[in-house]
Amino acid sequence: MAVTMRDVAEKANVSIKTVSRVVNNQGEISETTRQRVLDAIRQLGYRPNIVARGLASGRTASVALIIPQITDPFFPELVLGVESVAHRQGYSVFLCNTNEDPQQELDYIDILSGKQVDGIILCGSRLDAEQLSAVATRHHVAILTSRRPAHAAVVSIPGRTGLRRMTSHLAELGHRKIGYVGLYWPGDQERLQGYYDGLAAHGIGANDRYVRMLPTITVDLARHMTRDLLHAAPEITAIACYNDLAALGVMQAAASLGRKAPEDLAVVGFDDIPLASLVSPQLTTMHVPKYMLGQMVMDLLLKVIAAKGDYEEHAYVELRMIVRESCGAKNRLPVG
Amino acid sequence: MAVTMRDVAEKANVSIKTVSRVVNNQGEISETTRQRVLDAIRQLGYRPNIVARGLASGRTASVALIIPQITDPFFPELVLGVESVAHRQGYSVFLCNTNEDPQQELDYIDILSGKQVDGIILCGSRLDAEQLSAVATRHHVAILTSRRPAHAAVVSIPGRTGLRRMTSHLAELGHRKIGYVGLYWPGDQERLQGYYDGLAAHGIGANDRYVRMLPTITVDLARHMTRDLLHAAPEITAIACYNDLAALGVMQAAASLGRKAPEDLAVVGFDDIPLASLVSPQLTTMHVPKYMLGQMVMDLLLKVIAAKGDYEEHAYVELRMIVRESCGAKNRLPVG
DNA sequence: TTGTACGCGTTATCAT
DNA sequence: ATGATAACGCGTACAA
Repeated sequence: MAVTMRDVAEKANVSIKTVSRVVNNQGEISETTRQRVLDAIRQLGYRPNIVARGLASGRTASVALIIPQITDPFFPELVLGVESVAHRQGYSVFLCNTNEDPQQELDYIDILSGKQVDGIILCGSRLDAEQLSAVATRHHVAILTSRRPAHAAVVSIPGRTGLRRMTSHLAELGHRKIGYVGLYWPGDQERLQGYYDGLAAHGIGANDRYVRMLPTITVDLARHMTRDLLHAAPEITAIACYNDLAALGVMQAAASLGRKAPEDLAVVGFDDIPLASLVSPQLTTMHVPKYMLGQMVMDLLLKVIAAKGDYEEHAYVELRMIVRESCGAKNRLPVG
Repeated sequence: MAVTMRDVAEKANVSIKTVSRVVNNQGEISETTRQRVLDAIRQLGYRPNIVARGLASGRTASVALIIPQITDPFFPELVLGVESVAHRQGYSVFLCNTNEDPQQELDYIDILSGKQVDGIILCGSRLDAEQLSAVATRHHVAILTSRRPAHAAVVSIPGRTGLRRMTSHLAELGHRKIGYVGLYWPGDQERLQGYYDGLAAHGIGANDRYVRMLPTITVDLARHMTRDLLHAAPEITAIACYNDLAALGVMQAAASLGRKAPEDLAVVGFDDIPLASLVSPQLTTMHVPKYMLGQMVMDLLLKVIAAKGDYEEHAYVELRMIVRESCGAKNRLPVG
């Protein structure tokens, strides 16, 4: 089998405990025995067994990262951010895709707490605030969500502020008939509210006919719904979107109706996924620092772990508007 | 602390072993005691400690998935494929980004074998065939690579065949001056060879001036190099690419030089990443079933684990050409 | 069908 | 500064 501490101890003529001390740099040890142990370790090629350490110490140096879908272009960067700080701190990360299913989410929490992970990160959870709260009391958890679970460590994207700014941008370009293509998600209408805020800030009345809410956001669905929207209300000159994927669908719908963005329809997205700058016209959008977001939640989780679960905080990430082509600002078009 | 088998055993008035038997569905147990134990488990909310089980049994029900970069659009789907079969078989997966650094790769292998993972999946490894071979003898490993490590379980993408077919496609559309934008990767010129194969199959002589090899593939780099290429050899009418990201850069370069794809320059990619059908013109490319690929490597790893490392196989995934817009086939343009 | 006792590799509590 | 020994929670011979 693998070489253990006992083997090292025998080879170095010391006790197991001494080996343990050397491996973990703890306690005072004479330099000579220290070197002797180190030599034995090197010669035998000893590697500590983290599982055994986990059983004895209760710490596994592993965390779980639970996300809805790694194929959603929002998440890869975030995952990378989480992993970077995790790795730097000696943690490994279990990746768990819930497929946007709350039950799978719960299942994963169960399974991984059984594997004694030191902490769990929940991103874009489909659980409601109460469930999240409950999970947070039972486990060491950091959450990325727009909900407001009580007594938890959470970081949020200020979606309401963000969409107010994007909508205002459109209004300031002269648009008055501004539509919205969003996500219908019970218990979270942050971004929709931001859209309304933006309209109100410019004295534009809200019009339900200008709004389409999708059960889930895909480019195809956004395209279909937007075709419908533009048929029902062709007077719309601009559309704000829940995110970039929706914005892409909106632009495709416009193109299919012979309306060119941004001249015939201004479009703004949200998130600034990699695609946003690769499509034509390039998407004006709200940049969400996804990598940093990942770092933030992992940092948060570290605090929760250090405080043995007794840590609360609600942080917000900063947004930055990226004006590209799809909104028409670059051409300063007068809009009727 | 958490509730253990002992607690359950006491509550149910049985021995620990009996509880163990119930939990693992092994051995004959009278239905009455079985129910008694099950009740106790439910009442106490007992969850087996996988770490302890791992120490005792040597199996942790965890595997490591090592990839170069989750932000590379090729990988999210693959990761999902791996996770789907892993999860179905009761395994959790550690995600490890090596940042394309062979040293980090080796480090991760070390760390995770220390965590006693039952197996390791290596994708797009930056290690050479010999190193891979060495890793495979020391650990339970399944590899996705175009290299040919000895005595290992590997699945490959037939890149040479694939690029031959893409290049042939261009030749069959009438192109004779066909360029190639590829990746320079010591020890693997599969796709470049396929490009040459395609030319040869149509009696077209190879011309080094038509080839650009990038040290790493990014859209920006591909754009720059392609501008250079098209300046040096403006007579080129078509370009085959190592992958879709490169193809994107090629199309951008063409556009920036006033050459419209596909009319003024036919372009074909490889991989069929999600972007391929979202950009305009849509990319003609070789579809690589990434989700299935993930399932294949994980299946392979399961075999390796079951065989205790004594398992070799070299599987190939099937490719499918997707003709979209960027190659010009749809318009049947005569090319001079 | 069920139970006893030991081992897995490490940490942690005492001593010395 | 170093060592003996008991946990940690579960699997597994071997018994009964």
